[in-house]
Amino acid sequence: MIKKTTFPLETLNPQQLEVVTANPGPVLVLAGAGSGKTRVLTYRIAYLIHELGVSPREILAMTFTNKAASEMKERIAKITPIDKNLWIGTFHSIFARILRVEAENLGYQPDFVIYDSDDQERLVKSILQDLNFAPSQYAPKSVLSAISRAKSSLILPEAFIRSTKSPFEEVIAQIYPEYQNRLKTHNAFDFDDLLISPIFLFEKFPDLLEKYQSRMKYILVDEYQDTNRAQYQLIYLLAKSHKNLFVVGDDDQSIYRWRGADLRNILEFEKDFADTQIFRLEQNYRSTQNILIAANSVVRKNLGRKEKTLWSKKEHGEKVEIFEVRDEREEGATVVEKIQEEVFRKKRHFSDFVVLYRTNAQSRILEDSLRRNGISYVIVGGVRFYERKEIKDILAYLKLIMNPRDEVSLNRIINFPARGIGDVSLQRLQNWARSQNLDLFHAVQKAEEIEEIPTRTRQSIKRFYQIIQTYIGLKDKISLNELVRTLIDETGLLAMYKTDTSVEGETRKENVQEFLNAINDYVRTDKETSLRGFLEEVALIADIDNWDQKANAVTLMTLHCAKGLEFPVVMITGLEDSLLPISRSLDNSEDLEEERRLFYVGLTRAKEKVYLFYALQRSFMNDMAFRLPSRFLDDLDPSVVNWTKAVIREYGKPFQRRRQFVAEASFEPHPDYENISQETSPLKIGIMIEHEIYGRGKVIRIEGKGQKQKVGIRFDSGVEKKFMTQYARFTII
DNA sequence: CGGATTTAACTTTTT
DNA sequence: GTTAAATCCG
Repeated sequence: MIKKTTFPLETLNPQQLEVVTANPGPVLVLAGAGSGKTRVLTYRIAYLIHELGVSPREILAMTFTNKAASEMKERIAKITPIDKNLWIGTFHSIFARILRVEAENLGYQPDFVIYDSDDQERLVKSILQDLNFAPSQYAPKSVLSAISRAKSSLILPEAFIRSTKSPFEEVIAQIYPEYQNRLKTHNAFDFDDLLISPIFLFEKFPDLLEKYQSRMKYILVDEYQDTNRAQYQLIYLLAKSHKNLFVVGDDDQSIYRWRGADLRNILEFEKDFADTQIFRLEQNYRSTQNILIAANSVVRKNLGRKEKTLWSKKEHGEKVEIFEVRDEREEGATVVEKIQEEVFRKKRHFSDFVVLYRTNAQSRILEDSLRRNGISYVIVGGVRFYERKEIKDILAYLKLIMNPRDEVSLNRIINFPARGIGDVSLQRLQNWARSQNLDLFHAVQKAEEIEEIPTRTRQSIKRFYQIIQTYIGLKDKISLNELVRTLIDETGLLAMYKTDTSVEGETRKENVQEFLNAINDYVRTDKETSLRGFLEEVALIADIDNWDQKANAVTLMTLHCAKGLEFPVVMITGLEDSLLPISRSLDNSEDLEEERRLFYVGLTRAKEKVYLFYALQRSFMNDMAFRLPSRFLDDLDPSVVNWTKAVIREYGKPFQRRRQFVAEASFEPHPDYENISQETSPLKIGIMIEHEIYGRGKVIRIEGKGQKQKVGIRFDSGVEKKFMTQYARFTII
């Protein structure tokens, strides 16, 4: 049965070889950053097939991004002929596919839609409204995250209701069950459902569990430290009969606790699976000594971790450079400067660089700097393409056509483009539907019977219904291409974008065009070209999945996004307290440790060189505020760090421009710092002023700072005006 | 009552 | 800088 080795096992180091050739059964691999995690996984799969004679169709490998999955496929293809039956994908896509097949067992129809966070929020909003909660008091976002946390921890509505501890949770306890009800009546799953519904399915139908257990006899999991309880339970159910479970993870790189990732999954693995073989991979092949020393010195400060030491045979390399800059503008300029230096001196390519940040909002100013200096860049993340409004509008039509029970999509588009169905009519329509015990789409169908709605509006609703109904009939008859093209024409969307000549209108048009191209690509490259397949792909795609490192461009992304990647040069920006670590983590030691791990993940992406940046002041939400350097910087081993401080200005004088380059790099003048320092402004909300023209008035609003400060005043005459403080002609009285 | 225009609020990280 | 909500206007 044992065949001769047909793939190069000898390229593995002894520890890796031990892991790859471990006996089947439960295996836990604790793999440090850069220790060859993906390599071990791919070789393990090849080993199973070639040495142990396992059929590829009995192997299931799960990753966190589609990109990681396709990369793994690619790498397996290099060492062994790839087999179509080999099942590699993300947790979400794999179980979405299983749910398509088994939906009816759970009371869903196979044409279910997948709600993204925007859809979820709309659903929560409408529930808040119907249950008479003020959306101002209960932010849909926080309601949603509470529900999501419960779901990913496998706490069902009934259990949640029994365990409420705060008034807020009491409210959630009312919303959560209704949220689940509506998902089901809308024939929709949210992201969490894609993981927990299969658990219910398997618990309810043991024969189905057996079916999938025998289909998935060898299960491999990547990034195991980021699995949540639901994912663990899924893996556990599927693997408990054969116990051929091979997981790879690193507790130091766990950065998704906020999404329900639970380190207990690593710590309790041995308990749930007896005779677990545990391996450690501690040799790093990626980074220089100095980078590793820096990274280790940071993560060592965490208390809740398994002790381990990464080591490397590489040379020491250059030191980690820290730059103190004046503000985010100078940060951008310095990033550009350092990139140009590296390109010039070391003959690097733009694609050698990644610029990392904690929040997506930080990217814009960096983009500006790069663009002005003619450096091409690609940005990963931020507002995802398929989440743009104009794209989501078209998708909502498509989702409704596939699944008319999707009321979130229906509500979104029934009056978009505007067709004379306003809020009031829509509310009446909804009330009528409820009184008749109909779902919204059927109410739309029968809108002519609703007397409370004006005839004109009834006609509009009818026309809307006819459009949707037409395309429901067409969806299996014409190609996806034709369907979408005629749809945006007939609905008036196309005409609307065509006549919009504003700047935003232009980018909308471009995005719609790009969307049409994406459909072309999909129809051309995928074997399955159904509406259903397309919508599913779109729902589960991540921005990183489309990222191509080969392009000659600097990459910009969040620290979270960078997990699993590597670059010759890594630049981490915004290393300031309350940004990294983020302010919300400061009063919670567990959150703070996660922030530190995030920094660690960033550092360990680097092969050769790390640049770190922090600003003395940074504007945030229209507010300029002074900043303290990140406390994590003090954790760095000083022997591997070069720290360059900004020139300290004298009190009352404007900052010296630190480098000529900065002045050239920015088109806009820097704010006048002298003004800011004097501006413990006498203007306060509520004080009275006298204006040269308008007379006496009261300050009712102050926005911004420095030269950009605006002040809102309500005059005794009753009129309200807004002025730029610096130009306004009034005196305080 | 619906549409258009103005105003306000919002930014942690993502499948 | 973006988008939903509030307000105004026909």
